[in-house]
Amino acid sequence: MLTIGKLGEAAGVKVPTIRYYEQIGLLPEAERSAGNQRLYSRKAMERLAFIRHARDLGFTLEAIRDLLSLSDRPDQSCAAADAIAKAQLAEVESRLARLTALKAELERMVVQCAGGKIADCRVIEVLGDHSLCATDHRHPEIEATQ
Amino acid sequence: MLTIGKLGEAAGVKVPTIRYYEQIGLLPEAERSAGNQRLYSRKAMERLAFIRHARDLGFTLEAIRDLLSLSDRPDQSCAAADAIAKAQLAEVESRLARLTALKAELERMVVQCAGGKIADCRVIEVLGDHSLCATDHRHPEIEATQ
DNA sequence: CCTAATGTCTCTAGCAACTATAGCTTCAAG
DNA sequence: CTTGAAGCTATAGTTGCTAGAGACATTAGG
Repeated sequence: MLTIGKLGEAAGVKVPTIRYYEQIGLLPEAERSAGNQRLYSRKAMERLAFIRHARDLGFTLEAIRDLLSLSDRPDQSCAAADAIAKAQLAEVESRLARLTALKAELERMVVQCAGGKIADCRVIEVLGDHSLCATDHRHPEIEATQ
Repeated sequence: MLTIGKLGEAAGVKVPTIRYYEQIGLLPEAERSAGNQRLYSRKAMERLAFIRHARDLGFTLEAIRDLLSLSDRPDQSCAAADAIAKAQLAEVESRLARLTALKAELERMVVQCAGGKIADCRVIEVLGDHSLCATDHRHPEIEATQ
């Protein structure tokens, strides 16, 4: 049995995050020691590793919750799990496309300003330039900084 | 002079977001009409477009705050603005690299599961598989116990 | 001119997914 | 047996918005 600290170390997850996962029901309530401290089995550790890995892959906690509830019923068809993964892949591909465009624009604006003044600065200029802006008014999801 | 709704429409920013930007000091306090409604000049509109564009490029509000304070003093060297953009570019490149790796892994796990059961599902399998995990946070002594 | 339908106002609370703080208790090493 | 690390709970803060309530302002139609 592992204490929460050891579990966190083993799975690469911070201690408060583990308690948070328990709080939101992603992890079951942990067993407790005589002194009320959480104790974890190897199984709990695997569940946490699964979560952690999925988070690294960009899955939301909601998607992970679905995946976990699926994996708790291994007799069912895996179509649902597949759908979740496919949606995730589509999302990643869209993010990739936007980031690639973005990188091009950033490269365009990063220029060596050997002592130049801001009035002539391309960084400011590009950001203020409306004509370079895709003029549709959709609100693209700006991904959260991880 | 534009009302907040027209401004939002013109800049592609939602009304509550504009008020939020004012609240956190990214936009100056707007002039008010006789009936206490916010009124915006073309200049304010440009500032908002600048913010919106920078947000689209993934800049944080803090970075934008810096860029705006720089652009308010156009006589200074543009080195600082350049540094912000460069940091942003590095961040974008790192995100791109991670997303690309991620996409490969997702593609690996998305397989046609023609009626397969979850017990054999690659999605669950890959997410649970520790050996496929790129970022290894485990400590050697813990790993040895497996 | 009146009314109804929008639009705007402030304020508060909520979202994801944590992270940090305060003030305790428990545990393991020396 | 003592000390310091690690654990506990509870609450509040973070980023960048978004949504709701209830009241006032403005505008278009009749």
